[in-house]
Amino acid sequence: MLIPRYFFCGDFLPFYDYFLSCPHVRRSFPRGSMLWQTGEPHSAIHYIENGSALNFALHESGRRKLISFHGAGTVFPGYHRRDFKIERTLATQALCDMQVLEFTREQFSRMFAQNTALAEAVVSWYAAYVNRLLFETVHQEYNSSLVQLCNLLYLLTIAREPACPCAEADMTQDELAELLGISRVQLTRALSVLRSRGIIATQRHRISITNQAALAALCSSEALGE
Amino acid sequence: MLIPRYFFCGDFLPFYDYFLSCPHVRRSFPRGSMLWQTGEPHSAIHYIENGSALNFALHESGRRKLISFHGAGTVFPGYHRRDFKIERTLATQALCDMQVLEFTREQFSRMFAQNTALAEAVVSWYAAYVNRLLFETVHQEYNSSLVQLCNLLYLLTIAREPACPCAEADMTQDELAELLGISRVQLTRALSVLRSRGIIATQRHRISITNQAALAALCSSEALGE
DNA sequence: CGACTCATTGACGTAGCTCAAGGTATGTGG
DNA sequence: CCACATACCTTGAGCTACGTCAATGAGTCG
Repeated sequence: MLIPRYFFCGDFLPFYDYFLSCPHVRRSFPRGSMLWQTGEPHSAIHYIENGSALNFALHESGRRKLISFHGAGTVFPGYHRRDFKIERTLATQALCDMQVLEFTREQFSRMFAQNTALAEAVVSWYAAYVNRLLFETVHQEYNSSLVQLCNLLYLLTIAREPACPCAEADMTQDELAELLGISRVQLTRALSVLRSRGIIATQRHRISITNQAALAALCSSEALGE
Repeated sequence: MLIPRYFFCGDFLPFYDYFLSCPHVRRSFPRGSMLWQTGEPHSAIHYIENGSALNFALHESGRRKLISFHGAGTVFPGYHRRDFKIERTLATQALCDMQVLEFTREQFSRMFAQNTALAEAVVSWYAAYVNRLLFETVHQEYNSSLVQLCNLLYLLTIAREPACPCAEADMTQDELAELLGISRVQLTRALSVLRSRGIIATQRHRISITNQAALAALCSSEALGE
């Protein structure tokens, strides 16, 4: 049974050759640059050849909410043909140098119509994305920040797909807090609880799990595989 | 520009005749019965001919989270072919007597492959569903319960698609609270603030908006159309 | 070495939760 | 048509998790 993913990669790997055979533009984005700017409607669709990107939203209060990571072999943003207001608050930023194949909506639409397997893959991708969002909306919302953190650490490290890079939690505590939607201070407090119990070790830019079983024991069931 | 929807209906109306021409089973569900039980993987896909259903999740803490409503002319749940653990916590219940066309995943898969316009509609539906979830995850989460309530009332009443039934907010305050993920008590307090400002009137099972402009003024920008 | 970013901890305020008591519609059986 | 039960709604009191503000420490880089 599938559990939520924060890091998407490889979903569209089987279509790489097909993508190359279709009209596209190859582009590269240096680390830190924006693939998709806040305020813009989404129009370009990218197949990521290598590198990875961060997708986040800006709330009018000024807070930043991290949503998902997208790495090699996947497509982002998901193909569709509508114009949602919320998408104007979204942005995608390269976490390292990236190489992508860029398609317009129209180009992607043609591929979608032509290649049924690709259409199925788009739907599968959406289902996984919905699942990640449902996890937060119907599940994490009711958990304490400590349990939220445990679930996140579990999903990002122990349960992560082996193909995905983004080892352990090699992000700043700011980023972890923005991913959970809690304050940096509250995150530090939860981390120090886990540290005092010998479950994790914290270094700068990195959290290592030292006791997987104890971490899993603190997670809520929806985060655990079985 | 599209704003979030809690009530889905009519998305698949153009495919009604097509659906009828494909293998299916016609079923009816009496009010209160379950189209999809908690604990079950989702397998049956329903095109709703008439009536409407409520989709919700049960958290292990015992709390119930309402997610969305699905009425005539739409398909629920969204077609896909994976098995997500979270879906075991979801359930769908008939809000009134319903008549549906039921498809298996395999049957829907064949239609999906055969009918490109249908595949596009599935993707459009997913995009709208993602948008509703993003609204909550990246937006409502940072609002106070009062603003959350204003946004919800606005989206359910003023901004609702004319085609959709589910007029004003004709639900119990329990249900509104479960939709927002706040406590019933907190909801009552927010309602009494709005009542004291002459923005709404509360009756049993129903909330009527008496001052639309004042309500809109309290909403955050993402909930408003323009 | 200074300047930065990142991490930690304490003090304090507050939004929203739980618990609890009561009030008011709606429905049902006698 | 009344008595009673059962939703549903309202309000108060107290608690707590988490947010903000602020000060300090600890790696990292030019």
